[in-house]
Amino acid sequence: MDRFLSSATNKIDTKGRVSVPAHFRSVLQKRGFVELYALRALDVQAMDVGGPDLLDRYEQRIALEDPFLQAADDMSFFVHGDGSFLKLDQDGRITITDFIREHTGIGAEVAFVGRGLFFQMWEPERLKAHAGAVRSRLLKLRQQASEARAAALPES
Amino acid sequence: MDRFLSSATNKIDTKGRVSVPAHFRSVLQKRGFVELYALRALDVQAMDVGGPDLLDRYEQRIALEDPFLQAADDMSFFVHGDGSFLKLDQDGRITITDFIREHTGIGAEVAFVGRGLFFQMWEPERLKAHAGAVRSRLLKLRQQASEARAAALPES
DNA sequence: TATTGTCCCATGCTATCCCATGAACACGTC
DNA sequence: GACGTGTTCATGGGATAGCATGGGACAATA
Repeated sequence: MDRFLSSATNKIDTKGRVSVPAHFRSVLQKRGFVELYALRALDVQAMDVGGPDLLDRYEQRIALEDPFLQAADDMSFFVHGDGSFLKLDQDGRITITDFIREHTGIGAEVAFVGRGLFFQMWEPERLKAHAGAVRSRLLKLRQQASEARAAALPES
Repeated sequence: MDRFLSSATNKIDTKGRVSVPAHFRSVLQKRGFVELYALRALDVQAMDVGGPDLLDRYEQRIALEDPFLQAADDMSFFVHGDGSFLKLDQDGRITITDFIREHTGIGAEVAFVGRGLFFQMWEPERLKAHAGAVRSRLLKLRQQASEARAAALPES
């Protein structure tokens, strides 16, 4: 399978290195990514990590904004300014830079989360909080959908 | 028969492995699945397990959303971050990872429940509690229906 | 000279392969 | 009907390969 799936939490060692989960590495290889880009996620405290296509995706997003408005400029500044390359060493580890720590709050451990075409790196506790919020939003969505269907029916 | 039907509880061995019920395995084989896709269910503490087609269905659903809105992001976070592939070993067993234990509370045994096109894995006690809740909900529904019918009739 | 980043190797844990055991069950023969 | 035989299946365990992690050595940098 060639999608980033599942999640795992790995430790950062004394030198600031952390192993990228083996499954993610095999996806990277399968997709032919040599260079890894780490970008700040726009609305959460996490890093989005992926290949060159991730940059394209971000640029598409930014292009949606009116180029005369400040938002587009801010986004570009935010994303490109604090983006970075990550190099995998021979053992499949990356070094967590201060850039990454600042934006994510990552300290001793990194939580990796598959997102299909890319993956994310989180501070584990923040990930847990975010996951809870996502679940409650999705549950609400589901309830709204079933209520809408019930209302559409002539009668219960 | 190519549907997941009935339920069974199997033991997890000292290495964290558990046999997938033979009947389920034959369904999987009939459908040509080598890998399993397991998702931490949204509203219950169980894993929904099916073939990779389950993931495909979710991804098609996500594709309907505007990729830059929160809904799409939430859905992807859930489907990819809370999903994982499981491999059947040669003896038809899977290993219960912490990823699964965390969400389900599974400890020493796994209760498998057929759900037609997919099946679920539960912690046995929780399954029992859930089954009880489902039954009483259904009973209430039925009572309400018959009361409504009685009220609609002119009366005896 | 200190520091930082690679490379390389060691270690222990975990997942996987392969084989063994024993229980439940079906089938056929006496 | 009773008994043996074979099959299927859940379960256990030894051996091994893969993986996360720790640390030494060395080069590049400042």
